[in-house]
Amino acid sequence: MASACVTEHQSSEREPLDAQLAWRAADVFKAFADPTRVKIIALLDAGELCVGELCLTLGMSQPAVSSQLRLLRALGIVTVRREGKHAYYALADEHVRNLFHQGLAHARHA
Amino acid sequence: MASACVTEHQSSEREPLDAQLAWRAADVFKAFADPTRVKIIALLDAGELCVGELCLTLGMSQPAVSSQLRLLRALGIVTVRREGKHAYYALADEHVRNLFHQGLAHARHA
DNA sequence: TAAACATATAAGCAAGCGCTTATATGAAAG
DNA sequence: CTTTCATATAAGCGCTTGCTTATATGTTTA
Repeated sequence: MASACVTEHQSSEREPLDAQLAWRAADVFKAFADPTRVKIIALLDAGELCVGELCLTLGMSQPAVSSQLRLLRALGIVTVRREGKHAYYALADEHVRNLFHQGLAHARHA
Repeated sequence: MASACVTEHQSSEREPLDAQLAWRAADVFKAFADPTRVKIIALLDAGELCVGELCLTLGMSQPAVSSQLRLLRALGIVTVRREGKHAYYALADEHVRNLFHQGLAHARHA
């Protein structure tokens, strides 16, 4: 495996991040790491919407939107509220909202 | 494409996020969306390191680390400082650092 | 009950990603 | 110049991902 630069440095001065934590952090960011999901989150940022409204606004098929919502739900980014035939999705909490805004701001400048 | 829920809602009350911005935002988050890159960023969060030190600490091959660094560099997450035979990598700015910390905090709690 | 509607899920496929092995570049030491 | 060392890049492969088409679930209306 690793073979470079071995001689010069004493053994690991820094500890790598706990593997499980690294996975969880990566999963959180992965939720925002797709343009479709970014658009969905941006729309929900203005308030809850049902699946059909998301499909119309995004111009995307219902299964495509539904499966992204399923993923966002599994990662705790959005919540569902079912009312009759409709399922209304919303951002889960302020933490999610802040993280999204911060990433979006970075994208705007760069 | 979209066919659901059409009758009930008037035409697009909300505008979808600009496509190019959505892509750029997704790319920013994509930089943090892999456990290896999360570990690299966490190590660089404590100060600059050269490639060999990263390989040793992570226990990963040099090409694997190098290509992740290449990606992070392309996305503006890290910077390089070359000194002799070594290449020292560091986080690009405070904005990046804050975004990372916020995502990590969310991962810790959840 | 049957029909219509909103949403969820399944199967399949093309594209992207992260690693590996092998090789190239480029600087320092001999 | 030649060798050695640190890093970069290339090619290839297995795995994941995001869409599509087709179907299932569940709720409302007739």
